[in-house]
Amino acid sequence: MKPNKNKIPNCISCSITHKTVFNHLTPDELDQINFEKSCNYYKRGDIVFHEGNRGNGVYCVNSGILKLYKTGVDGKEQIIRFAKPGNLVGFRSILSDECACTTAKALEDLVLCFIPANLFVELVKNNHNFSLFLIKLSCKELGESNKFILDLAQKKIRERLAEVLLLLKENFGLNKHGVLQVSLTREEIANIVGTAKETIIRELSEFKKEKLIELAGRKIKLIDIKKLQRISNAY
Amino acid sequence: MKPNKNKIPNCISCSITHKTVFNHLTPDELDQINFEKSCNYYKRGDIVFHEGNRGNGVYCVNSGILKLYKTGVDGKEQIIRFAKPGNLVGFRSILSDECACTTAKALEDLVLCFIPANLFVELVKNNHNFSLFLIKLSCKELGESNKFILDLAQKKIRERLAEVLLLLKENFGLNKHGVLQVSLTREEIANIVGTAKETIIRELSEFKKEKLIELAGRKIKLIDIKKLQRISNAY
DNA sequence: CGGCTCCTTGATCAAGGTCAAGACATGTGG
DNA sequence: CCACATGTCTTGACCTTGATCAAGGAGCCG
Repeated sequence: MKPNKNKIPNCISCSITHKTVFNHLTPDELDQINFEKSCNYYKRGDIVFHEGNRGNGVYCVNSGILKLYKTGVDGKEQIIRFAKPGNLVGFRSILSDECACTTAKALEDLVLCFIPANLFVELVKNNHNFSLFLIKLSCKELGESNKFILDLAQKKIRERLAEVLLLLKENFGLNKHGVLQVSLTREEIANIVGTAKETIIRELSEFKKEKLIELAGRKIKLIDIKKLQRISNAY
Repeated sequence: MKPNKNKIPNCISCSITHKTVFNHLTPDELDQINFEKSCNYYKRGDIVFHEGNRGNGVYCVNSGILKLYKTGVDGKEQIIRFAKPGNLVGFRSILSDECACTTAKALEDLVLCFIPANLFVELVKNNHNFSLFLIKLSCKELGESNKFILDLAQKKIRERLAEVLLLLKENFGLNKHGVLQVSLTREEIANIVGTAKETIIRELSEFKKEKLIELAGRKIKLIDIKKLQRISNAY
């Protein structure tokens, strides 16, 4: 389903189908974005922006999945979150007036809409509902990050992996066979959980042995969700 | 320096001496806060609010230090951040419309001003500068939390401890002898770094042996900051 | 003084990181 | 079609890090 490059998605229909933040704009403001935005196509592996660089706008995911990660001293990635259609990316650094603290890379082929910083900031300044919603959004993300700090500091890898599998389910859903609707390498899973890929491989096959999941290449089928929840210790 | 309970601090002078978020309010709005706020005294160890509870307002630290932590399944604390005079606490849950995700406990004797949720939300809704500043604040905290996720996932305890010592220095400063201006138990330091108290004790005495710090009870004197920075691998 | 809490140290052990080697799948060009 | 290269996955062996348990010491307070 390669998107047609010539067909720029319309923010109005997109904000309805995907429930974007732009739901909170007036029709006039949406028109303005529609007019000023640009729209780009990225292939799997392309980098959208790089940590440490000053962003000059925000991105709204139209199709595909974006991976946001930080890079450690030895070059190892730590995945912070994913963005899927309708999600806004890059606003943190724009609004806090800092450099991007994560790198954004296309996990799949991707269509992104780009909204220049000055327009975005203008909208935030002028539209209360919009800025309130953004506060809500960043406060929510903050809550999630803080939760993950606790997990990393105190939980074992087995628990964290169970939690990550369930999180991926929440985020991307299962297909009719119960298979996670996202394709990650073992190394990427390791970079979410915060461990080595070998450890993930071992733990996954342990889960498989315990009949909690089934594995077929990158396809992960969740069998016993209840038990995964119990293992994850997340409430 | 036990504060006089009868003397309620004035927001105007407080926002000047401490640079609180209320700097961004109009004089009228500040008056309103001054009028509606209440002010309370807490002893070391008192709990201000508990994670999981729905907050009914925000707190502004007037004097003393507040410790914000999350509690793990086995009851172990993970310290998320500290709040010192001028800092605002409890706004995350109010603005994201969630329950408090941390517990707030007095690290020292404390004076807090309490602003009811409805007044606070009203101000956020009506005053652009104020809401913009709050977005900035939460985005900044989000950046810090994400950075700490990377640290926890990838750094060794030695590196994290060095980083935490430097962070405490940034946050609370050194006295004229180079001693950190905050008194934490070994266990509390462990609960920031995300490890066991015994490990912190060993690592601190290792630092001491290497002449990076000096120890006298809870007083920690930073000797070789350059080297601590190098160890911390934080840039 | 006894009873706190906190600090320190040693011994032990398990979790998980690292290294190495091979398997498997995929795509490429000759 | 094969030979080869590349990237991912898997497994085994080994060793480091840091958690845990246990015991004793130091300081403080009623």
